[in-house]
Amino acid sequence: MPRKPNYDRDDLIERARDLFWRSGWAGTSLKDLEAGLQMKPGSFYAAFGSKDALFELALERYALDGRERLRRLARDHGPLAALQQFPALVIGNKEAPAKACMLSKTLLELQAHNHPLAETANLHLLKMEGQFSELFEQAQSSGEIDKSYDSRILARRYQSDLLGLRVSAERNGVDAAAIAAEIARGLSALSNPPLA
Amino acid sequence: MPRKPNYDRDDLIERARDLFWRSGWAGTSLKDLEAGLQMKPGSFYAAFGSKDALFELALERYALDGRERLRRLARDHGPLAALQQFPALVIGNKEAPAKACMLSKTLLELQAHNHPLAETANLHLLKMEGQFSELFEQAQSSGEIDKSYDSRILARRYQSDLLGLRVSAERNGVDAAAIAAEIARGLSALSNPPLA
DNA sequence: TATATACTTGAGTGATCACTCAAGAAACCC
DNA sequence: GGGTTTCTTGAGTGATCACTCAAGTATATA
Repeated sequence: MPRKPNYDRDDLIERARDLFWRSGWAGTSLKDLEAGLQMKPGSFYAAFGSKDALFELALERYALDGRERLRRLARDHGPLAALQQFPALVIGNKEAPAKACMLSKTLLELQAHNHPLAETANLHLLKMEGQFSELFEQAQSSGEIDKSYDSRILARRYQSDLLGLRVSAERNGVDAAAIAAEIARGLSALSNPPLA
Repeated sequence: MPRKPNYDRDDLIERARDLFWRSGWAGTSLKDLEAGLQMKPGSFYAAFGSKDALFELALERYALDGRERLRRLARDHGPLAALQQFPALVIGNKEAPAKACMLSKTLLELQAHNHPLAETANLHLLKMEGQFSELFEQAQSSGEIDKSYDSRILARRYQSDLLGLRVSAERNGVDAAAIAAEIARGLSALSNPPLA
């Protein structure tokens, strides 16, 4: 009986993610979405309910993709190499609508207004941090990283540096690839126990 | 002949800086500014011309204050100690309207639209980076940091890590003070020449 | 005190915001 | 092909956006 929608929902979410990632929450108007998704307001609201609801789907999609990219990197090159290559990979992606992390952009934009999407972004960041921690732990098990480190502390610092790198990569005139290389080199030093 | 304005312009800019710093460019409406500065639209536009013009003044004020705080820290404790204490100082300021750097928030929000204020923020970040570089250089001259490092590279990395720290400090459930301490500890290792 | 010169007021501007909904079109089952 | 159901259309909603301006008010000099 029913009529099928003539769009691919996943594809729409992906396009919305790119728009939101690039321009942010307030910076992406419904006109932008209508143009980017080729949808009239009626269809849009029938499909997603609200701008915020779509933004949440976009965030989820963004976070999922990030974790999947890291997971594949670890599978193909091992945990330490994955952590070392991930920063350069992330800022080197030419197709990405922005260099900075969408989760951090969302957090910085919406945190002050206590917008629920800020906490959603924070939760996705937490998941990512957990994945980093797992990889650090695996690298310790395999002997690539000294066991006297706390993997959660390493992950916390790694994520912070990664967020900084991605902010820096958004700037003009900053050699972000060089910073990424330094982060990778720093991880190599973890094969030895801490100096202090 | 003329009538004096019944406000302190510097005080208004400071209050505007806090509003913009906290809520961002799009997130701060003219109603917010009217309420925060206790000005009617007419006075506001007579005094500042536009929202963007005031934002630029606020950015300038923000950057000036940051450089002044670092300068004082260096004067009182020396270049290396200043660089070590600065991260903790910045995220520990309870009165600040946000933990994250206003320059990076502006950059992330407006860069995608090629808004002139994004480039203004980038220029202020460059100045700050230059100040970091000078302090690293002074620390090398005084022997606190090994002379085989390039002060500009150290500054670039330091600023990137600092930006990351300040994004992390904006999050709930992240011990940013611990990250700041790690950054400070990392600088201590620079008294020795690089490992590789 | 008179007058000139700002500054202050606040209702009002058109534009854009996210969003709605009634009507028409398309795809499914029988 | 008829009937049902969903999707699509696009003009239109009130709210809010940054901003304007004519009128009123306060302060300076003469």
